[in-house]
Amino acid sequence: MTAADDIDSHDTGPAPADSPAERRRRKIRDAIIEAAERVFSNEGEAGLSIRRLADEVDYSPAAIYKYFRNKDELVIALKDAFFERLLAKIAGADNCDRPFLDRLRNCVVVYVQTALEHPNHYAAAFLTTSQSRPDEDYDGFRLSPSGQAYQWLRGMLEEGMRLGDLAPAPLALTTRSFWAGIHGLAILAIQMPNFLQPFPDEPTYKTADLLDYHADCIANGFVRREK
Amino acid sequence: MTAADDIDSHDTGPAPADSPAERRRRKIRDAIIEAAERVFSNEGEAGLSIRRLADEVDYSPAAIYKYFRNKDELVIALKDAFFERLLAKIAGADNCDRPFLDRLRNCVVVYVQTALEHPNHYAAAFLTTSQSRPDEDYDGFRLSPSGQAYQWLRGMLEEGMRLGDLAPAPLALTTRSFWAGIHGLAILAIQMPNFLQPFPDEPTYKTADLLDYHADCIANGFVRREK
DNA sequence: TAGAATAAGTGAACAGCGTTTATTTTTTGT
DNA sequence: ACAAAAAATAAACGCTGTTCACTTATTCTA
Repeated sequence: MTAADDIDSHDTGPAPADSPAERRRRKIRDAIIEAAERVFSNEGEAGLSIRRLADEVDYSPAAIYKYFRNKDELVIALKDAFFERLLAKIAGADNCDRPFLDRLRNCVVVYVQTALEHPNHYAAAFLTTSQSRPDEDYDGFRLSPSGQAYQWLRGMLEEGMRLGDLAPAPLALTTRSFWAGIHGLAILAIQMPNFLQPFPDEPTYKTADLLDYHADCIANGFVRREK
Repeated sequence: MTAADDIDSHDTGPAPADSPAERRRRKIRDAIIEAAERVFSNEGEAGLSIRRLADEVDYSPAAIYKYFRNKDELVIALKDAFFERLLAKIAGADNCDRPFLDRLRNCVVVYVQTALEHPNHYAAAFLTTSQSRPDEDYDGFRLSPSGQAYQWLRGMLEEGMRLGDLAPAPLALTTRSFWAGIHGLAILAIQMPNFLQPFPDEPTYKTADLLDYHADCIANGFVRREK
């Protein structure tokens, strides 16, 4: 079960535990999400309108509101589902038993790669409207996919310090700074057209080279230096 | 003269070089920009509508279109003007004769600080719609404020390599990676509420501490290490 | 200075948006 | 079969960016 299912299923009245009615309802809800996912992937949030969505699933626009409180909630569902896939992908990429710094670098690359594969999702995940506020709803944040990603990264960096591979520093600072380094490349590549491509007066290079180089530099910045 | 003046003054017919008419026209145009700037600063692009803008400058909505081709062009004007201020601020901060790495770190801090002082401007500057495409219009990009920022950073990093303070590497990669590192913190702090604040289970710290730490780590990642 | 040309400004409309309300249709439970 | 409840809808509200025909004001020329 995805976090999305928890967060946005706003029951209309007391729904029976599991009835044909409820199964049918879920089916329609999933169809809406699937259509939204399709449109969103191709055209982003701008191309995703309630009216169009209703058209694609053969319902009236108003019907959508029986399944989602509003558009924001629907987009959050897409966003959270993606973030969960991202998290799973990174955790999967980290399952090998290589040296810590190799694992760390690999995570950076996988993170950015996944973001680039779903640019609209990734970009939408970081727009202010759809974020929960930690100080007002800290548990909500901690349990959300992005909150879990943060905690996961913090755990990894803590391990690096424990192993002596990373320079000791306050984790609150280190995690934010490291995350910023990763996020920066992903979001810049997504939101700035041709950021990835070399300019006419620059020698060519492969995107993978930039990812590797960036992962190197970031990791380097946090590495413990023996005197 | 700002780049904004060049880019978006779409003359309606052959305007005389400098007549009372043209001066009056510029005045109105500036009033529009000023009102837009005011609304935009406080409420971002979402709060800035043509109708509201027209209301604030006591014109009809259609009148705005005599001065700007469309809303995008107006926002680009705001964006470019901001980016120019940002660039000037960084260049100013770099005018001291301290060691290279100190200067570099200082630039990072000033960059992020300025972004945080004008969050709506900075965030808007990196939305896909308003960016020119380097490969289709490279000169346009190179002369644009963001293009100049890129070239400025590249020049600075090149200097660092020449001085032997930074590890030699392809400038195309280094500049992108470094920029991503800076941009990441700025945009994350802006777009993710309470990213800057420590979470309830984390020890407190000052924002300035995070900026300094981040600048340290980024610079560290590119530093040349003597064996 | 009168009249034509040009620019500035406007009201009304178009097509789209998210969302709500009252109403109708369908399904469920008795 | 009938009443209660849920699902679905048509129509509207208020908002958006933008365009077009039209009027008003200014500028230039004869």
